Amino acid sequence: MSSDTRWLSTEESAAWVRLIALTELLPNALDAQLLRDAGLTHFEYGALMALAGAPERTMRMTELASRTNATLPRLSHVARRLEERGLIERFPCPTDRRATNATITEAGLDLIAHAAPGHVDTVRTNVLDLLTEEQIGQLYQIAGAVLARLDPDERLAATSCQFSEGPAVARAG
Amino acid sequence: MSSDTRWLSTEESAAWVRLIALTELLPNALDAQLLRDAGLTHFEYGALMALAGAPERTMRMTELASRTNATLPRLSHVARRLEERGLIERFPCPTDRRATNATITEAGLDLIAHAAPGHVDTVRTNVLDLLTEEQIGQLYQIAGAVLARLDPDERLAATSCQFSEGPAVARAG
DNA sequence: CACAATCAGTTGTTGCGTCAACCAATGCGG
DNA sequence: CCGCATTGGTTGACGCAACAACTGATTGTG
Repeated sequence: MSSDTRWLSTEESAAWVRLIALTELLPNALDAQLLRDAGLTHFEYGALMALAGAPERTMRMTELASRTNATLPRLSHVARRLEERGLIERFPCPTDRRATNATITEAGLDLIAHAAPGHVDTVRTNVLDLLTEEQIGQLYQIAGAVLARLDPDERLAATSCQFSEGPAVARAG
Repeated sequence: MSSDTRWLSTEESAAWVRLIALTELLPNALDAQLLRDAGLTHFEYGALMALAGAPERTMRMTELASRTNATLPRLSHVARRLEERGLIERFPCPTDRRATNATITEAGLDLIAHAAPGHVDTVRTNVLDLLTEEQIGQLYQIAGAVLARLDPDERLAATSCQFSEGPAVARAG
């Protein structure tokens, strides 16, 4: 029963409360927009984007799960739903018959190409355009410090959803 | 099909990817620790803390829902479970017979008093202690700017979970 | 005072994520 | 070449959140 807990200072508490509020509200806002405009959850969108940016537009289930911070069962369920909608296809990996490869279909590419502008707009109006250039850099540093502990292997740091050059779609057709 | 979408710059994309990773991983980490050590989700913990800090340790369901960013149905389900565990009690409001008041019980106070140190420790080791004092201030500002849009009424800004002076528990019994 | 509209809260249904169990394939030690 | 642990992936069951529908109380309006 060590009573040596370091309680939070006023400043710490205030920042923490806001961070928690952010983590509650932001995912909701992203899901709401994507679901309304494209029928996709933010997670599904991220998975499709990851596939779209992969070589051959194909990725092993395990790697995709790692990149999207999903458990394998979760990804399996999601992949089944996406496959039923014709947005991805799954087929056994030729070199390792345990493994499964997932590929985004043309319909999937079309969908995210159609969804990307609205999503980027949501990202801008809800977050990025509300911050100064300096604050965006600070956010990068702060989130990086925290992720060094929460995600030491930088699994999520890699692809996730790249917007820099557009949806990475359109070409490669 | 307006092609005037402003795609994200390299810096914006990097910061965004990290923010998303944070919103994915942090709630999970908080839930995991609280669930393991106290059998509470982070949401349940927040709700109990809100009640503990309220006058008379009592709050209207609607207000509690607003403070915790819950829909009323969600809070109703959670409250039923917490009541079954003896952590809160519900009784009709005497002045408005539509309304229901929720009160945290002694058992509930004991539980959060027991859970608070571990939770605060998690908050410190996973976030606050990884940041400089300056960065904590920056985080406060950044989150504030975003919340001004996501939570314009500052519903969550208020109580949520106060740690500044300890769990606000312990006495008033 | 009657009646409509609104508010507070609960309940049932659906969908998604987690966990545990399971099957198939690989690789490794003998 | 035969066990046997490990890896890759799927499936089913359970828990929680969102949504819709519903009850009961209150307010507003004529």
